[in-house]
Amino acid sequence: MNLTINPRAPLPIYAQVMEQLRDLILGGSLGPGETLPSVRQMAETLEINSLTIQKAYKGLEADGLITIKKGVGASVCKDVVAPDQFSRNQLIQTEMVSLIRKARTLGISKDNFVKMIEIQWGD
Amino acid sequence: MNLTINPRAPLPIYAQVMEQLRDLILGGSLGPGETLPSVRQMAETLEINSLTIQKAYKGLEADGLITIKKGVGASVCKDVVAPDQFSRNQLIQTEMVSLIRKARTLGISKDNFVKMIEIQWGD
DNA sequence: CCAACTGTATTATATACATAATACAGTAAT
DNA sequence: ATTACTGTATTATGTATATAATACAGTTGG
Repeated sequence: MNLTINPRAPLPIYAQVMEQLRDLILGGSLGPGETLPSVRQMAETLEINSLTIQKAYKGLEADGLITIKKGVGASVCKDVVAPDQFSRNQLIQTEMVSLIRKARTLGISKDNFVKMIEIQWGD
Repeated sequence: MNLTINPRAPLPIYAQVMEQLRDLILGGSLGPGETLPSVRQMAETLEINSLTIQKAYKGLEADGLITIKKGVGASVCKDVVAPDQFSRNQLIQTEMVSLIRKARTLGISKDNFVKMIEIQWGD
């Protein structure tokens, strides 16, 4: 699973969990029907409270990405479909615009910016 | 000045103000000695509480970017120096790495990603 | 059945953030 | 000095987040 949590980030922990699980599902790394770790197990792994995980799972359920059954656990909805390229692009557009705005404010050139991307992307 | 505040963003309002002012200063848009709007005036413009602005100003003062004088106001420190390209790049690297990680998780290709950058950058 | 796992509810505590209404303190121009 | 602007302090309220300790409820395999 390999989630990365930063308790001191501005984004609440439950939202960090939600975002990363959502991206894994929409990116296809977590396929339809795959089961998620139990709230207690996930909480122990990430060293956070189980209620925080539950809040994240509830949010994903409300978004229609996973189903939760008492006594059973949580799993990726069987009817989730991998979004097309356009929809995937939409999911990062807001953050990308924000980052570009910041770069321009700092006086970073487009060429320099793209070069940084190439390097950081690796491969 | 033209700051953009989103009260419902995960980043606290005072931190949003801090970040944008800092980028304007380090990017050279706010030069050494330039005065900032008073806390009350800035608060009215952005439609937020003046104590929130004060918290942002205090933070910038602690970072050595501005000086505050009671009865006078706040202004950009006269000894701030525009950072070189390397240091400016550092200021966006964390966010860039985070965005790239998200894009890869979503299955977005590097070429597609760079094309989005080119389009969003404009000009 | 029952033991061991699931999710869930309850109650309480602590912290960070933002707001409101006042009041106080320092500076500068008239 | 008075006026009008600065920053600052105080006290209070409300909301969101995260944690803790328990207890309850549903499912499944032995």
